[in-house]
Amino acid sequence: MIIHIDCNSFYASCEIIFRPDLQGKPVVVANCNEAGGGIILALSKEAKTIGLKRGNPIFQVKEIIEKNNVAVFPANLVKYCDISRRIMQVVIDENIVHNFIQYSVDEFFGTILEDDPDKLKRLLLKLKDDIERGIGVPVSCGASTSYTLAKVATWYSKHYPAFNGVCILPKEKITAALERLPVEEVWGIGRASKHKLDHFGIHTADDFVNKQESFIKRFFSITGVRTWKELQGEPCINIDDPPQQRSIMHSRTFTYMTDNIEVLNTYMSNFVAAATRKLRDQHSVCRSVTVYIVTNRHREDLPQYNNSASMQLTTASSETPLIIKTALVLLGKIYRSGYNYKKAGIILSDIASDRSVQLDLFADSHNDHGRQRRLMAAADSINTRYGMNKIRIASQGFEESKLNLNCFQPLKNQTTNIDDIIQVKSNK
DNA sequence: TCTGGGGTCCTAGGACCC
DNA sequence: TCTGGGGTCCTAGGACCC
Repeated sequence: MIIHIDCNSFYASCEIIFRPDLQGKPVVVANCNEAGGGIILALSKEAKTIGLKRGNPIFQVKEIIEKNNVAVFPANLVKYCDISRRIMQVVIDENIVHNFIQYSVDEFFGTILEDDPDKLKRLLLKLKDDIERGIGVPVSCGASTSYTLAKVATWYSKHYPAFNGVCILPKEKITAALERLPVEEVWGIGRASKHKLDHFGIHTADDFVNKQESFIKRFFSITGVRTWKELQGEPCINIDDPPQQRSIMHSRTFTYMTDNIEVLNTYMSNFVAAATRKLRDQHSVCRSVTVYIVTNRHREDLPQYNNSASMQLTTASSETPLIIKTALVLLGKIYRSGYNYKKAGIILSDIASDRSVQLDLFADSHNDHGRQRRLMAAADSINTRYGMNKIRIASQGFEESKLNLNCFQPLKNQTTNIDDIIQVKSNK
Protein backbone atom coordinates (compact mmCIF):
# COMPACT_ATOMS: atom_id res chain seq x y z
CA MET A 1 0.00 0.00 0.00
CA ILE A 2 1.14 3.51 -0.74
CA ILE A 3 1.10 5.77 2.27
CA HIS A 4 0.93 9.54 2.43
CA ILE A 5 1.82 11.73 5.39
CA ASP A 6 0.72 15.34 5.47
CA CYS A 7 1.66 17.81 8.21
CA ASN A 8 -1.28 19.81 9.53
CA SER A 9 -0.95 23.60 9.13
CA PHE A 10 2.76 22.94 8.84
CA TYR A 11 4.33 26.41 9.12
CA ALA A 12 1.98 27.43 11.91
CA SER A 13 2.60 24.13 13.73
CA CYS A 14 6.35 24.69 13.51
CA GLU A 15 6.04 28.07 15.23
CA ILE A 16 3.79 26.66 17.94
CA ILE A 17 6.48 24.12 18.88
CA PHE A 18 8.52 26.99 20.29
CA ARG A 19 5.54 28.88 21.66
CA PRO A 20 3.50 26.25 23.51
CA ASP A 21 1.43 29.05 25.03
CA LEU A 22 -0.12 29.52 21.56
CA GLN A 23 -1.46 25.99 21.40
CA GLY A 24 -5.20 26.14 20.69
CA LYS A 25 -4.98 29.81 19.68
CA PRO A 26 -5.21 31.44 16.25
CA VAL A 27 -1.75 31.53 14.66
CA VAL A 28 -0.80 32.58 11.13
CA VAL A 29 2.46 32.61 9.21
CA ALA A 30 2.92 35.30 6.59
CA ASN A 31 5.73 36.56 4.41
CA CYS A 32 5.74 40.08 5.71
CA ASN A 33 7.89 43.01 4.69
CA GLU A 34 8.64 46.28 6.39
CA ALA A 35 5.54 47.99 5.05
CA GLY A 36 3.33 45.34 6.59
CA GLY A 37 2.59 43.78 3.23
CA GLY A 38 2.60 40.10 2.53
CA ILE A 39 -0.03 37.38 2.49
CA ILE A 40 -1.05 34.57 4.81
CA LEU A 41 0.79 31.36 3.95
CA ALA A 42 -0.39 29.06 6.71
CA LEU A 43 -2.92 29.15 9.52
CA SER A 44 -3.78 27.09 12.56
CA LYS A 45 -7.22 25.50 12.77
CA GLU A 46 -8.31 28.25 15.15
CA ALA A 47 -7.24 30.93 12.69
CA LYS A 48 -9.33 29.29 9.97
CA THR A 49 -12.47 29.21 12.10
CA ILE A 50 -12.40 32.98 12.60
CA GLY A 51 -12.54 33.49 8.85
CA LEU A 52 -8.90 33.88 7.82
CA LYS A 53 -7.80 32.16 4.62
CA ARG A 54 -4.57 31.20 2.97
CA GLY A 55 -3.65 33.94 0.50
CA ASN A 56 -5.34 36.79 2.36
CA PRO A 57 -3.22 39.95 2.13
CA ILE A 58 -2.43 40.92 5.71
CA PHE A 59 -3.63 44.49 5.30
CA GLN A 60 -7.09 43.27 4.25
CA VAL A 61 -7.63 41.19 7.37
CA LYS A 62 -5.93 43.45 9.84
CA GLU A 63 -9.12 43.99 11.79
CA ILE A 64 -9.79 40.28 12.29
CA ILE A 65 -6.19 39.79 13.37
CA GLU A 66 -6.30 42.56 15.94
CA LYS A 67 -9.75 41.76 17.26
CA ASN A 68 -8.93 38.10 17.85
CA ASN A 69 -5.41 38.64 19.05
CA VAL A 70 -4.00 36.44 16.29
CA ALA A 71 -0.28 35.67 16.55
CA VAL A 72 1.44 36.53 13.25
CA PHE A 73 4.84 35.02 12.46
CA PRO A 74 7.08 35.87 9.52
CA ALA A 75 7.82 32.78 7.43
CA ASN A 76 11.12 31.10 8.24
CA LEU A 77 11.82 28.52 5.57
CA VAL A 78 15.15 27.48 7.06
CA LYS A 79 13.41 26.42 10.23
CA TYR A 80 10.58 24.61 8.45
CA CYS A 81 12.99 22.69 6.23
CA ASP A 82 14.97 21.55 9.24
CA ILE A 83 11.84 20.36 11.07
CA SER A 84 10.72 18.60 7.91
CA ARG A 85 14.07 16.80 7.78
CA ARG A 86 13.61 15.69 11.39
CA ILE A 87 10.16 14.27 10.65
CA MET A 88 11.68 12.38 7.75
CA GLN A 89 14.30 10.95 10.09
CA VAL A 90 11.69 9.75 12.61
CA VAL A 91 9.94 7.79 9.86
CA ILE A 92 13.18 6.35 8.49
CA ASP A 93 14.20 5.20 11.96
CA GLU A 94 10.94 3.24 12.32
CA ASN A 95 12.12 1.02 9.48
CA ILE A 96 8.67 0.03 8.25
CA VAL A 97 8.25 2.43 5.34
CA HIS A 98 9.97 1.64 2.03
CA ASN A 99 10.91 4.11 -0.70
CA PHE A 100 10.21 6.95 1.65
CA ILE A 101 10.22 10.17 -0.32
CA GLN A 102 9.82 13.78 0.60
CA TYR A 103 7.33 15.19 -1.86
CA SER A 104 7.31 18.72 -0.47
CA VAL A 105 8.30 20.47 2.73
CA ASP A 106 5.20 19.11 4.49
CA GLU A 107 4.28 15.94 2.58
CA PHE A 108 5.78 12.48 2.26
CA PHE A 109 5.05 9.31 0.32
CA GLY A 110 6.19 5.77 0.94
CA THR A 111 5.20 2.11 0.71
CA ILE A 112 4.29 -0.32 3.47
CA LEU A 113 4.16 -4.03 2.76
CA GLU A 114 0.96 -4.72 4.64
CA ASP A 115 -2.40 -5.42 3.02
CA ASP A 116 -4.50 -5.96 6.11
CA PRO A 117 -6.27 -2.62 6.74
CA ASP A 118 -6.45 -3.08 10.51
CA LYS A 119 -2.76 -3.89 10.89
CA LEU A 120 -1.84 -1.04 8.56
CA LYS A 121 -3.99 1.36 10.55
CA ARG A 122 -2.17 0.38 13.75
CA LEU A 123 1.22 0.90 12.10
CA LEU A 124 0.28 4.34 10.86
CA LEU A 125 -1.24 5.39 14.18
CA LYS A 126 2.05 4.53 15.84
CA LEU A 127 4.01 6.41 13.19
CA LYS A 128 1.78 9.46 13.61
CA ASP A 129 2.13 9.29 17.37
CA ASP A 130 5.92 9.03 17.16
CA ILE A 131 6.12 12.07 14.88
CA GLU A 132 3.82 14.12 17.08
CA ARG A 133 5.57 13.22 20.32
CA GLY A 134 9.08 13.31 18.88
CA ILE A 135 8.86 16.48 16.79
CA GLY A 136 5.69 18.23 17.94
CA VAL A 137 4.02 18.62 14.55
CA PRO A 138 0.56 17.07 14.13
CA VAL A 139 0.18 14.98 10.95
CA SER A 140 -2.53 13.21 8.97
CA CYS A 141 -1.97 9.90 7.19
CA GLY A 142 -3.65 8.11 4.32
CA ALA A 143 -3.01 4.79 2.60
CA SER A 144 -4.33 3.22 -0.58
CA THR A 145 -3.19 1.62 -3.82
CA SER A 146 -2.04 4.73 -5.71
CA TYR A 147 -0.56 8.12 -4.85
CA THR A 148 -3.71 10.05 -5.67
CA LEU A 149 -5.88 7.63 -3.69
CA ALA A 150 -3.50 7.84 -0.73
CA LYS A 151 -4.04 11.59 -0.80
CA VAL A 152 -7.80 11.01 -0.98
CA ALA A 153 -7.45 8.89 2.17
CA THR A 154 -5.52 11.69 3.86
CA TRP A 155 -8.29 14.10 2.91
CA TYR A 156 -10.79 11.87 4.71
CA SER A 157 -8.52 11.55 7.73
CA LYS A 158 -8.49 15.34 8.01
CA HIS A 159 -12.17 15.95 7.38
CA TYR A 160 -13.67 13.23 9.58
CA PRO A 161 -12.43 13.24 13.18
CA ALA A 162 -13.60 9.64 13.65
CA PHE A 163 -10.55 8.47 11.68
CA ASN A 164 -8.19 9.84 14.35
CA GLY A 165 -5.96 11.26 11.64
CA VAL A 166 -5.33 7.96 9.85
CA CYS A 167 -7.50 6.67 7.00
CA ILE A 168 -6.92 3.43 5.11
CA LEU A 169 -8.66 3.13 1.76
CA PRO A 170 -8.70 -0.52 0.63
CA LYS A 171 -9.90 -1.47 -2.86
CA GLU A 172 -13.45 -2.30 -1.84
CA LYS A 173 -14.01 1.13 -0.28
CA ILE A 174 -12.64 3.24 -3.12
CA THR A 175 -15.92 3.79 -4.98
CA ALA A 176 -17.75 4.82 -1.81
CA ALA A 177 -14.97 7.27 -1.01
CA LEU A 178 -14.95 8.82 -4.47
CA GLU A 179 -18.74 9.21 -4.53
CA ARG A 180 -18.54 11.55 -1.56
CA LEU A 181 -15.46 13.47 -2.70
CA PRO A 182 -15.91 16.80 -4.53
CA VAL A 183 -13.91 16.47 -7.73
CA GLU A 184 -11.91 19.66 -7.08
CA GLU A 185 -10.43 18.02 -3.98
CA VAL A 186 -8.63 15.49 -6.17
CA TRP A 187 -4.87 16.00 -6.51
CA GLY A 188 -4.23 17.37 -10.00
CA ILE A 189 -7.65 18.98 -10.48
CA GLY A 190 -7.19 22.72 -10.26
CA ARG A 191 -9.30 25.79 -10.79
CA ALA A 192 -9.32 25.69 -14.56
CA SER A 193 -10.34 22.02 -14.68
CA LYS A 194 -13.03 22.55 -12.07
CA HIS A 195 -14.63 25.09 -14.36
CA LYS A 196 -14.68 22.67 -17.28
CA LEU A 197 -15.89 19.79 -15.11
CA ASP A 198 -18.80 21.87 -13.84
CA HIS A 199 -19.79 22.47 -17.42
CA PHE A 200 -19.87 18.71 -18.09
CA GLY A 201 -21.84 18.04 -14.92
CA ILE A 202 -18.96 16.23 -13.25
CA HIS A 203 -19.11 17.06 -9.56
CA THR A 204 -17.64 14.13 -7.65
CA ALA A 205 -14.43 12.17 -8.11
CA ASP A 206 -16.63 9.19 -8.97
CA ASP A 207 -18.32 11.13 -11.81
CA PHE A 208 -14.82 11.78 -13.18
CA VAL A 209 -13.77 8.13 -12.98
CA ASN A 210 -16.93 7.03 -14.79
CA LYS A 211 -16.03 8.97 -17.93
CA GLN A 212 -14.38 7.34 -20.93
CA GLU A 213 -10.59 7.57 -21.19
CA SER A 214 -10.93 9.23 -24.61
CA PHE A 215 -13.12 11.96 -23.11
CA ILE A 216 -10.61 12.63 -20.34
CA LYS A 217 -7.72 12.68 -22.83
CA ARG A 218 -9.51 15.11 -25.10
CA PHE A 219 -10.40 17.67 -22.47
CA PHE A 220 -7.79 17.19 -19.74
CA SER A 221 -4.80 15.90 -21.69
CA ILE A 222 -2.38 13.24 -20.64
CA THR A 223 -2.13 14.60 -17.10
CA GLY A 224 -5.88 14.21 -16.68
CA VAL A 225 -5.65 10.60 -17.87
CA ARG A 226 -3.00 9.91 -15.25
CA THR A 227 -5.23 11.25 -12.50
CA TRP A 228 -8.12 9.21 -13.94
CA LYS A 229 -6.03 6.03 -13.79
CA GLU A 230 -4.66 6.83 -10.35
CA LEU A 231 -8.22 7.19 -9.04
CA GLN A 232 -8.85 3.65 -10.23
CA GLY A 233 -5.95 2.37 -8.21
CA GLU A 234 -3.31 2.26 -10.93
CA PRO A 235 -0.21 4.17 -9.79
CA CYS A 236 1.16 6.12 -12.74
CA ILE A 237 2.57 9.32 -11.31
CA ASN A 238 6.32 9.43 -11.08
CA ILE A 239 7.34 10.54 -7.59
CA ASP A 240 10.96 9.46 -7.63
CA ASP A 241 13.35 11.80 -5.95
CA PRO A 242 14.39 14.18 -8.69
CA PRO A 243 18.15 13.70 -9.09
CA GLN A 244 18.55 17.41 -9.51
CA GLN A 245 16.40 20.47 -9.77
CA ARG A 246 15.68 21.41 -13.35
CA SER A 247 15.43 25.11 -12.66
CA ILE A 248 16.29 27.53 -9.91
CA MET A 249 14.37 30.71 -9.52
CA HIS A 250 14.68 33.74 -7.31
CA SER A 251 12.28 36.64 -7.30
CA ARG A 252 10.83 39.23 -5.00
CA THR A 253 7.92 41.59 -4.91
CA PHE A 254 9.18 45.01 -3.93
CA THR A 255 7.68 46.82 -1.00
CA TYR A 256 7.60 49.97 -3.08
CA MET A 257 7.35 50.17 -6.84
CA THR A 258 10.32 51.55 -8.72
CA ASP A 259 11.06 52.77 -12.22
CA ASN A 260 14.75 53.22 -11.55
CA ILE A 261 17.02 50.95 -13.61
CA GLU A 262 19.87 51.38 -11.11
CA VAL A 263 17.67 50.09 -8.30
CA LEU A 264 16.48 47.21 -10.47
CA ASN A 265 20.09 46.36 -11.31
CA THR A 266 20.91 46.16 -7.61
CA TYR A 267 17.92 43.94 -6.89
CA MET A 268 18.71 41.71 -9.85
CA SER A 269 22.34 41.34 -8.78
CA ASN A 270 21.18 40.12 -5.40
CA PHE A 271 18.69 37.70 -6.94
CA VAL A 272 21.48 36.26 -9.06
CA ALA A 273 23.77 35.97 -6.03
CA ALA A 274 21.11 33.99 -4.17
CA ALA A 275 20.25 31.77 -7.14
CA THR A 276 23.84 30.98 -8.09
CA ARG A 277 24.66 30.16 -4.49
CA LYS A 278 21.85 27.63 -4.50
CA LEU A 279 23.13 26.29 -7.81
CA ARG A 280 26.63 25.78 -6.38
CA ASP A 281 25.25 24.23 -3.21
CA GLN A 282 23.76 21.46 -5.30
CA HIS A 283 26.97 21.14 -7.33
CA SER A 284 25.35 22.24 -10.55
CA VAL A 285 25.86 24.66 -13.38
CA CYS A 286 23.29 26.26 -15.66
CA ARG A 287 23.33 27.11 -19.33
CA SER A 288 20.28 29.29 -19.59
CA VAL A 289 19.54 32.56 -17.81
CA THR A 290 16.13 34.22 -17.87
CA VAL A 291 15.21 37.52 -16.24
CA TYR A 292 11.80 39.10 -15.98
CA ILE A 293 10.19 42.27 -14.66
CA VAL A 294 6.53 43.00 -14.02
CA THR A 295 4.48 46.02 -13.02
CA ASN A 296 1.83 45.99 -10.30
CA ARG A 297 -1.12 44.02 -11.67
CA HIS A 298 -3.27 45.16 -8.77
CA ARG A 299 -2.97 48.76 -9.85
CA GLU A 300 -5.25 48.91 -12.86
CA ASP A 301 -4.91 52.68 -12.89
CA LEU A 302 -1.23 52.41 -13.87
CA PRO A 303 0.21 51.37 -17.25
CA GLN A 304 1.15 47.68 -17.28
CA TYR A 305 4.24 46.10 -18.76
CA ASN A 306 5.64 42.58 -18.30
CA ASN A 307 8.56 41.15 -20.16
CA SER A 308 11.27 38.55 -19.96
CA ALA A 309 14.43 37.71 -21.84
CA SER A 310 16.71 34.68 -21.95
CA MET A 311 20.25 33.98 -22.99
CA GLN A 312 22.28 30.83 -23.43
CA LEU A 313 25.73 30.87 -21.89
CA THR A 314 28.59 29.67 -24.08
CA THR A 315 29.79 27.53 -21.21
CA ALA A 316 27.55 26.21 -18.47
CA SER A 317 28.40 28.10 -15.31
CA SER A 318 27.57 28.84 -11.70
CA GLU A 319 29.81 31.89 -11.39
CA THR A 320 28.08 34.83 -9.77
CA PRO A 321 29.98 37.59 -11.64
CA LEU A 322 29.41 36.11 -15.09
CA ILE A 323 25.74 35.44 -14.48
CA ILE A 324 25.15 38.87 -12.95
CA LYS A 325 26.73 40.40 -16.02
CA THR A 326 24.47 38.34 -18.27
CA ALA A 327 21.37 39.13 -16.21
CA LEU A 328 22.03 42.87 -16.26
CA VAL A 329 22.44 42.85 -20.04
CA LEU A 330 19.10 41.05 -20.34
CA LEU A 331 17.46 43.42 -17.88
CA GLY A 332 18.72 46.38 -19.90
CA LYS A 333 17.08 44.89 -22.99
CA ILE A 334 13.61 44.52 -21.50
CA TYR A 335 13.61 47.61 -19.26
CA ARG A 336 11.34 50.41 -20.44
CA SER A 337 11.28 53.70 -18.61
CA GLY A 338 7.98 55.19 -17.56
CA TYR A 339 6.66 52.09 -15.80
CA ASN A 340 6.53 51.37 -12.10
CA TYR A 341 7.93 47.91 -11.52
CA LYS A 342 6.68 45.83 -8.63
CA LYS A 343 8.53 42.56 -9.00
CA ALA A 344 11.54 41.09 -10.74
CA GLY A 345 13.18 37.72 -10.85
CA ILE A 346 15.71 35.39 -12.36
CA ILE A 347 15.39 31.81 -13.54
CA LEU A 348 18.42 29.59 -14.06
CA SER A 349 17.64 26.57 -16.21
CA ASP A 350 19.23 23.94 -18.41
CA ILE A 351 20.95 22.69 -15.27
CA ALA A 352 23.61 19.99 -15.23
CA SER A 353 26.17 18.59 -12.85
CA ASP A 354 29.28 20.72 -12.45
CA ARG A 355 31.42 17.64 -13.08
CA SER A 356 30.49 17.48 -16.73
CA VAL A 357 30.99 21.02 -17.94
CA GLN A 358 31.74 21.36 -21.63
CA LEU A 359 34.44 24.02 -21.80
CA ASP A 360 34.53 26.67 -24.48
CA LEU A 361 36.86 25.59 -27.25
CA PHE A 362 37.71 29.18 -28.05
CA ALA A 363 38.15 30.52 -24.53
CA ASP A 364 41.48 32.16 -23.76
CA SER A 365 42.47 29.85 -21.01
CA HIS A 366 40.87 26.88 -19.35
CA ASN A 367 42.73 27.78 -16.20
CA ASP A 368 40.46 30.74 -15.82
CA HIS A 369 37.58 28.34 -15.26
CA GLY A 370 39.35 26.68 -12.35
CA ARG A 371 40.27 30.02 -10.82
CA GLN A 372 36.68 31.25 -10.92
CA ARG A 373 35.55 28.07 -9.30
CA ARG A 374 37.99 28.40 -6.45
CA LEU A 375 37.05 32.03 -6.02
CA MET A 376 33.38 31.13 -5.67
CA ALA A 377 34.17 28.33 -3.25
CA ALA A 378 36.17 30.73 -1.09
CA ALA A 379 33.43 33.36 -1.14
CA ASP A 380 30.81 30.76 -0.26
CA SER A 381 32.73 29.46 2.70
CA ILE A 382 33.28 32.98 4.04
CA ASN A 383 29.61 33.81 3.64
CA THR A 384 28.59 30.57 5.31
CA ARG A 385 30.77 31.34 8.27
CA TYR A 386 30.23 35.06 8.70
CA GLY A 387 26.78 35.60 7.22
CA MET A 388 25.02 36.07 3.89
CA ASN A 389 26.66 38.56 1.53
CA LYS A 390 29.61 39.39 3.75
CA ILE A 391 31.50 39.04 0.49
CA ARG A 392 29.58 40.28 -2.49
CA ILE A 393 29.76 41.65 -5.98
CA ALA A 394 29.80 45.45 -6.03
CA SER A 395 26.63 45.64 -8.12
CA GLN A 396 24.76 44.03 -5.23
CA GLY A 397 25.07 47.33 -3.41
CA PHE A 398 26.11 48.08 0.12
CA GLU A 399 23.00 49.29 1.88
CA GLU A 400 22.05 46.41 4.12
CA SER A 401 18.49 47.61 4.70
CA LYS A 402 17.69 47.96 1.02
CA LEU A 403 19.00 44.49 0.27
CA ASN A 404 16.42 43.03 2.55
CA LEU A 405 13.42 42.85 0.30
CA ASN A 406 11.87 39.92 1.97
CA CYS A 407 11.56 40.29 5.69
CA PHE A 408 12.82 42.89 8.09
CA GLN A 409 12.53 40.92 11.30
CA PRO A 410 15.48 38.86 12.39
CA LEU A 411 14.29 35.26 12.28
CA LYS A 412 14.82 32.84 15.14
CA ASN A 413 16.32 29.54 14.09
CA GLN A 414 15.76 27.51 17.23
CA THR A 415 16.71 24.20 15.63
CA THR A 416 19.80 25.23 13.69
CA ASN A 417 21.40 28.14 15.53
CA ILE A 418 22.72 27.69 19.05
CA ASP A 419 22.22 31.39 19.81
CA ASP A 420 18.50 31.08 19.08
CA ILE A 421 17.90 28.05 21.22
CA ILE A 422 14.72 28.19 23.25
CA GLN A 423 14.99 29.45 26.83
CA VAL A 424 13.00 27.92 29.65
CA LYS A 425 12.46 30.30 32.51
CA SER A 426 11.91 29.13 36.05
CA ASN A 427 8.83 30.46 37.76
CA LYS A 428 10.02 31.70 41.17
C1' DT B 1 0.37 52.28 1.95
C1' DC B 2 0.33 47.14 2.06
C1' DT B 3 -1.60 41.86 -2.75
C1' DG B 4 4.24 35.51 -2.33
C1' DG B 5 7.81 32.37 -3.94
C1' DG B 6 9.49 28.29 -6.08
C1' DG B 7 8.82 24.42 -8.63
C1' DT B 8 7.13 20.60 -12.60
C1' DC B 9 5.04 19.06 -16.75
C1' DC B 10 2.42 19.53 -21.04
C1' DT B 11 0.72 21.63 -25.39
C1' DA B 12 0.35 24.51 -29.35
C1' DG B 13 2.50 26.77 -32.70
C1' DG B 14 6.46 28.64 -35.17
C1' DA B 15 10.74 27.79 -37.57
C1' DC B 16 13.18 24.79 -39.77
C1' DC B 17 14.57 20.42 -42.27
C1' DC B 18 14.23 17.14 -46.48
C1' DT C 1 -11.88 23.35 -57.18
C1' DC C 2 -7.47 21.40 -56.48
C1' DT C 3 -1.88 24.66 -53.71
C1' DG C 4 2.61 18.18 -50.36
C1' DG C 5 3.85 15.39 -46.62
C1' DG C 6 6.33 14.22 -42.82
C1' DG C 7 9.38 15.16 -39.60
C1' DT C 8 12.29 17.71 -35.41
C1' DC C 9 13.31 21.19 -32.21
C1' DC C 10 12.40 25.18 -29.51
C1' DT C 11 9.70 28.42 -26.85
C1' DA C 12 5.91 30.70 -24.60
C1' DG C 13 2.28 30.09 -21.93
C1' DG C 14 -1.03 27.36 -19.31
C1' DA C 15 -2.15 24.35 -15.55
C1' DC C 16 -0.98 22.37 -11.66
C1' DC C 17 1.49 21.61 -7.15
C1' DC C 18 3.19 23.12 -2.29
